Amino acid sequence: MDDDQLDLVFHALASQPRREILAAVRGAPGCNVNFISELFDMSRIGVMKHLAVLEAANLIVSEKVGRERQMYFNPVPIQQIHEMWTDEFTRHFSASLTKLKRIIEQGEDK
Amino acid sequence: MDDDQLDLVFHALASQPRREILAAVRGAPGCNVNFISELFDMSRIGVMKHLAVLEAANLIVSEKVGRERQMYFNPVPIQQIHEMWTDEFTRHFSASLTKLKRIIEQGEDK
DNA sequence: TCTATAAGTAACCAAATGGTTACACATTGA
DNA sequence: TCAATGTGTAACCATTTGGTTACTTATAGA
Repeated sequence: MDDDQLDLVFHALASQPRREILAAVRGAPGCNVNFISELFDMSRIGVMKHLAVLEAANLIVSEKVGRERQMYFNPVPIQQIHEMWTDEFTRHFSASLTKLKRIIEQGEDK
Repeated sequence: MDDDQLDLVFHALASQPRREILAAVRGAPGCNVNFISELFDMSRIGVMKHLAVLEAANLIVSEKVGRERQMYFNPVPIQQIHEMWTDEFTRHFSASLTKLKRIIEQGEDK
């Protein structure tokens, strides 16, 4: 996941309405734009703009079926960030262990 | 972590320069504003604005020591989101298991 | 004490964001 | 075929964002 994609994903998640829209899509796989917009106190176009942000971030994927746009939650970006952070915490923990060993060894040298 | 805080954290992370500034602070605990701003091709005030965003999101904490502002990385918000996502993946996995059990039981009923 | 250094504040400005309404186009189903 | 339904585009606008320069205040050290 490159930096541009990270920008898009974090930005998409940086708005409560958008997180709620994402949750709604996740809870109703294959739902359409109207279904989602009825859940929110916002114009349909407003909702569509949020959906566009989520889709640009690859957090949802959609498919035109006739006159409907069916939308699906895509778990991958969040999972990738989660793994990235998991790796980072692990690495940081290892670095702390290495530091601790060094301190202990210095203690034994004296 | 409430929704306002989530907004702040994700927004703070939604900019490559800001992620790089955060990494720089993390790599140099106790560093000052000038140290950070020398690392970037941006005015000091520009960097300060980014630092303010990171601090509002609680991703860094700082402390005025004389004329210096010493800054530290705060790992907590990212860890909290990481846990939140871990919980969610686990719950989702459990829900999938429950669903799978139900399908199997229906298969046995027939 | 005075100069250098570190940070803070204010103002400015272009671009981006996040909403709105109005209108248009495409598909569905009676 | 035509009305209903679903979506898309365009335009608008207020606010926010992300940078800049100019100036000020506070602290450190010679």
